[in-house]
Formats: sequence, C-alpha cells, structure tokens
Amino acid sequence: MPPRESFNAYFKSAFTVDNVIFGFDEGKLKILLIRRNEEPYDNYWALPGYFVMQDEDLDAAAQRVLREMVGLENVYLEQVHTFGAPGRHDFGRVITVAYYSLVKIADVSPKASGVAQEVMWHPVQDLGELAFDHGEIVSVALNRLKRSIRTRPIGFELLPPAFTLTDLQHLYEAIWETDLEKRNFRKKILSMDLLKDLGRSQEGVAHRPAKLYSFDEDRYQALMDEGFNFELREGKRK
Amino acid sequence: MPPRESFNAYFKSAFTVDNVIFGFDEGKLKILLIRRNEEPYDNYWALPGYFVMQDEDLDAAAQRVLREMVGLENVYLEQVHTFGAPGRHDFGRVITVAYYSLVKIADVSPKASGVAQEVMWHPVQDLGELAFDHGEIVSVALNRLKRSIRTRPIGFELLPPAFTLTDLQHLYEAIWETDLEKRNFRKKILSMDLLKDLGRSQEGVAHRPAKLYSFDEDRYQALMDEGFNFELREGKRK
DNA sequence: GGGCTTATTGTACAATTAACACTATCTTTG
DNA sequence: CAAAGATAGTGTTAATTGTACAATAAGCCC
Repeated sequence: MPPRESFNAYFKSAFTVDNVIFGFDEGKLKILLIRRNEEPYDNYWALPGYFVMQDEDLDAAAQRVLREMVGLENVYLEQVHTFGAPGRHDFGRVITVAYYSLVKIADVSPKASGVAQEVMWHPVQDLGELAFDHGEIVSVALNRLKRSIRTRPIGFELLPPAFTLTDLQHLYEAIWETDLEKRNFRKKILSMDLLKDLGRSQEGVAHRPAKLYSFDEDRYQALMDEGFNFELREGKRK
Repeated sequence: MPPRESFNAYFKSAFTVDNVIFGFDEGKLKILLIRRNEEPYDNYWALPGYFVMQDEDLDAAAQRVLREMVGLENVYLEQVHTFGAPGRHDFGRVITVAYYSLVKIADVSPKASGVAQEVMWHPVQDLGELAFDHGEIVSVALNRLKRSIRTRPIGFELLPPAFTLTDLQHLYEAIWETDLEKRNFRKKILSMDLLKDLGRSQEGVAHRPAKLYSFDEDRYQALMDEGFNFELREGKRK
C-alpha cells in the first residue's frame, strides 16, 4: 500500500448533508427552513443541514439532522444529489449531499437550536432567495419528488395516518401543479387495492363527511412480491 | 463569520468520483473496469475513478477521469449517488460521488495509466468481486440506467451513429433483461418520429440488410419544446 | 325542511397495448 | 442459378386502459 501521506493533499475537504424536508398542509406543499443567525448568509433562510461526523454514515447524518432539528426519527429519507461546486461555501471546500424527506406536518415540533434562530414551514412556490446554493438544491429535490411519487407510493408519508381520497388527490395536485379528474383518480387509486377503508369518516366538517383511509403497508409488500408496479400519471396536458 | 478554525476538525475528508462507464457490444451491456496494481485491492477490478482536485467541480472531475482513462470527451454523464460509509476506504474518510456514462464502444481507446494496469470491458452480468464497494455502486448505477432509458432517449448514446432497429431493440432487451415484441417495438419507436432514416442499409451481412437510422437530435429538441414525453415500456411480465 | 357544501358513483368513447405469422430481400452454397 | 439459410419488414384484431363528463347522496347549518 502506498504511504497514506502521499494523498494527504486530498484530505482537506469537508462534507455536509442538507435536508429538503417536505410537508403537506393547507393544500400546499411546504418545506421546512431555518433562519440562519450567523455569517455567511446571516438572516437568510436555509436548509437544515450540518457537517457529517468523521465516523458517521451519510444516511445516518441526514437522520441526525432531522432528529436534532425537527425531533423526528424513522422518517422517509432519500438521497437526491451531491453538490460540490468549488466556490459554494466560504469556509473552504465543502460538498454537500442533499436528501429529501417526507414528514407528516402534524408530527413535527421544530426546535430552534444552534445556528437555527427560527424554524418555519414555507410553501415551495414562495421561497425567497436562500442561503448558499440551497435554492438550486430545493429545485433539484422537488423535481425528484415529482418523479418519485409517480412510481412509488410515498405520497402517504406526507399525509396523516387517516386521510380522505380528496386529501390524497390534493396532495398529488399540489406536487404536480396540475388538476386531476376526480372520478378517474379515485378509480385508479382504489383499483390498486393499496388503501384500507378505516370504516369511519371525517368529523366536524360542515358537509357530507368523507370516508377515511390509510395506506395498507402489508398489502403493498404483498403486491410488490408478485411484481406489481405502482404508477400514477399527471394526465394529459392541455 | 465564526473563525474558520472552529470547523477545522471537519476538513479532513477526501472525495473521489467513480465512473460506471456503460457500453454496448456483441448484444451485451458492458462496463469498463480497470485492474488495480496496488494495495488495497491489488489485482481487483475496479471502477475508473480518482480524487477530485481542490478547485475542481464534481462533474468536471468525472469528465477528467473519462478523458484520462478512456480518451473521450463530451460523453453522456449523469450523477447517480454518493457513497460514504465510514469504513469504505483504507486511507481515511473518502466519500465517492458515482457517475454513470454512456459511450459508443467503438470510440473508446482505453489507455493503461497509473493505477490502471489493464483496462477492459466486462459484461455487467459477469463481474466478479470488485474493489472497495464498487460492486454496490455498479448495481445502483445499473438500476438507475434501467429507469432512465424508459423516459429519456439516451439509449442512442450507446449505439454507433448509424444503427438498425434491431440493434436498438437488442439494446433495450440487454439493459432490461427482457424480450420485446419486434413489431410492437418498431411501431412504437417509429411513431415517436425521433429516428432519421439514413436511406442506406447494412453492408456485408449474409441476409437481407436492414435499414440504417440515426437519432434525430434536432427533432427531439423540437418535440420536447411542445411537451412531448419520451417513454418506452418493458412490457408485461410473464 | 331548505339550502349549502363536499362525497360518491358509472358509462361511453378514444387511445394504447398486446398478441400473433407471413412475405421480402439479401448471401451463401451446391 | 436454384435452393436454402438468415434476418428484415409489415398489419390486424382483441383486450386493456385512459379520458371525459354530471347526477345523486349525505351530512351540517339555519
């Protein structure tokens, strides 16, 4: 083995994870941002992220950031892309591995901590300029999400354990920024046999209450084993 | 800004790019591997990759590796995933950003260089144990490729500038490991209007020669502008 | 009970996919 | 030069899936 020393010059970089945390609320897709309280980008909104520890796996680091910033464990998490333009960080060469996560907004209790003065949900359609290259990261993550929800039943991660078909449809509409046709959407999603009818209905609404469903995890596993392919479509463009 | 020094402890990692270079030849999907001639993993086959320079962009580093190892520029390149398990490299904390690239095998003139004693194409179905975690990287890249060719017309990057419809079909079949129905495949691909009929045919074959086509880049751009969606399917599972 | 609001459901037509077999054209060989 | 061998090329039908579209149902509020 060549002496480790001959490669010393390369061991001068740092890397971080940044988390695009998606939530769904008030019919809108939102992401959780923190407001920085130090330079660089003092006062800018930024993605929750931090340095990866020397002996920590990347996924674990992303999980840790989630735990520390929003107090959640075992959340849906997916690596998206790695950003490493030479000038993207003032401290030196910092490359960041971007993740996105899907959380149920009701479960989140954001805690201010350290660099995060404030933690807040922002509608994805209405983010100002973000710190560093975080605007670009969000954009890449959002595109990934739009694709992923077509072929994986991950939308449910954003909804409470019991939801209505209308909730589910609104979720897809918000993410894709399209309108879906109600009857066709229901027919399609019900035909997949992935929803458990909970046998109860909404309460406290001023109209006919909708039936509540949950995602049937076990059924999904079983279907996957026989080669089932989840797929929803955004429908014809006008 | 906090003193740069307070973060020094984090600036002790190195990162590399590793390239899964796909080619298509003899009806098989292949990847280009180098045989290492130093520890660790002396004599193992490995992905072409190297450290990223301090002031070099990630994509640029991947391009550089391609240029140095196989003498190609302007090749189709896509970032796949970043691997950073703490123990994955003996020299210290090394995370690697994996790319895949699609090349026309005839264009490639692999050059032995540095750590690469030997450079050789290997059928993806028949790789032994690879160095480091490169086996896993290949597997992730391959899955990504299988998905990507469904919705992007990138298969052409693997074929010579003039190819037959049968070539194209075999390419998809090799990547997906399925059989496609000839008439349906042709109908579908021709209906997309993405192929330019070159008006000439194969030569030197001992049977009826097939017409030659090329991918019509301009046409594709035009179609994209009007919202066209490329999509091919693997067909029904048996 | 009437009005308001959202939930729920079915049908007909269009488009796409899937299955399937024969003829055409070239080379090689006897 | 005829026959054999090999791959190219092509069209129709049935089944499935997608799309468009509107009336009735069920609860709440007054």
